[in-house]
Amino acid sequence: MIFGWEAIRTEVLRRIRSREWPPGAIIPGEEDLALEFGVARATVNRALRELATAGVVERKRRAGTRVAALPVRKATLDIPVIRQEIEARGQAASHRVLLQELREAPVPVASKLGLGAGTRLWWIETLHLADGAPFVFEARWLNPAVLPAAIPDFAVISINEWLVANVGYAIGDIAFSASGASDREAQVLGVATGAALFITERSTWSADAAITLVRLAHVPGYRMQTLL
Amino acid sequence: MIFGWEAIRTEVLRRIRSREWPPGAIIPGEEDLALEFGVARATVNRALRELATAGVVERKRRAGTRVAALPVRKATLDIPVIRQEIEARGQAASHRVLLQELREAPVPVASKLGLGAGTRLWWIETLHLADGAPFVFEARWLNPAVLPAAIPDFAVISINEWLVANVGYAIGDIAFSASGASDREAQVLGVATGAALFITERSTWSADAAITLVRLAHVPGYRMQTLL
DNA sequence: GAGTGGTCTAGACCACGGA
DNA sequence: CCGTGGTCTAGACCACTCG
Repeated sequence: MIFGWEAIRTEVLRRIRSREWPPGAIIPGEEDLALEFGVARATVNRALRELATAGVVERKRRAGTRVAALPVRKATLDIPVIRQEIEARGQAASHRVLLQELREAPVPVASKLGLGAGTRLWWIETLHLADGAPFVFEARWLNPAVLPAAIPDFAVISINEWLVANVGYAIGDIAFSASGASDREAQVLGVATGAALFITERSTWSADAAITLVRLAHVPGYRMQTLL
Repeated sequence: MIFGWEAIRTEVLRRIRSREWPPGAIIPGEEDLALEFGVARATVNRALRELATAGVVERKRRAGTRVAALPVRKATLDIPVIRQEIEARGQAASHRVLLQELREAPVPVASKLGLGAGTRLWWIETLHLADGAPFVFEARWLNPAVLPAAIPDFAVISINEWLVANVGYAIGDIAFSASGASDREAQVLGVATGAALFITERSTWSADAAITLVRLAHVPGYRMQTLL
């Protein structure tokens, strides 16, 4: 007898890994497995649903559940607030606002945020430090239209944390890439121009309007890691 | 009346985004919400569990469910087989095996794979092409001990797809970083030495032994993207 | 049309951990 | 201690899609 949906997930995974159920094969239906394992169908369903979310099996009504032939593995990355990320390394987090001014948004930025050309946005450059050493250079466009009346002194509270608390949750997208350090990035991070930097770009939206567009340039050697 | 766990998830998200339930606040218990929405508690549970998985709320027994104050957003990345990734762009996928030989594993590789120093492993370099242009340079260590008797001609079937079909599913980890192109990478990808490359590194394990360690160097401009 | 997974319900017991 | 979420059950209906 097998107890619990996690045990069932593990057992199914074992049969897949042992090639008892090879890639592309159809596995028994929920009813059959429930009978075999001595549990309710809902419990089997929970286990198989988790495996489908992880990309290990594919499920279709009427067609049944099959082991993925060419698995599109799903890796889940944690995207923490920078301060938490630094503190999780056991280092002291701090940040310095290098520049904060209203600027006309360049055409690519305006179009990406769905704003008219020439809209004036906040442009804010922040350097985040770990134990006093440069860690991430943050360059951000921020839409004043979505902000509450007064914005605070970002030297005290980081933009990101203030946004979370005052503008609310939002949808958006995130992209990762590699890019050679610009002169500005090189100067701020203390590396050579052209050095390979890991870049994170996020755009964030509230229900109706664009909130912010941010580019994080990580210091060389930065890795983003997760289990499969 | 609200129907279905997805509708409930959406409604809860709306209340969070509208700051009706601000960051850090405790939201009503499952019993209360089930009553309000006119559904069974299990349905509310399903909705809140999904939001917890996404990092939007934090749930603890006895303490209840609260809106995450500093949200660790979870981004789910699809890690497809390279051929699928290329074909998904509407391009023609092909690959060339540049080098395949048995080599003594260097110490860092052997230790990372948990093998004795001096173990002989396959070293395989493959260039993946999209519409005939370099797309990814794959450099891989492969443990002969875990392979079935004969290995095929990797010029015909890609290593990855063959591994999936013949060695089985496995666990492992994956890491993303940025790195300047080595001379070899630059030559193969047709870029300048030192150009910023997006690097994916995976290690893969079966139940008992290390299978493979692979480094993918993506052509400049490569982006990995997902919704939040 | 019929078989499969997707979801919902009403009830129950349990484990965790804050008060 | 005891309220909350975590899970399980037995049964039901539905939606999708393949044959």
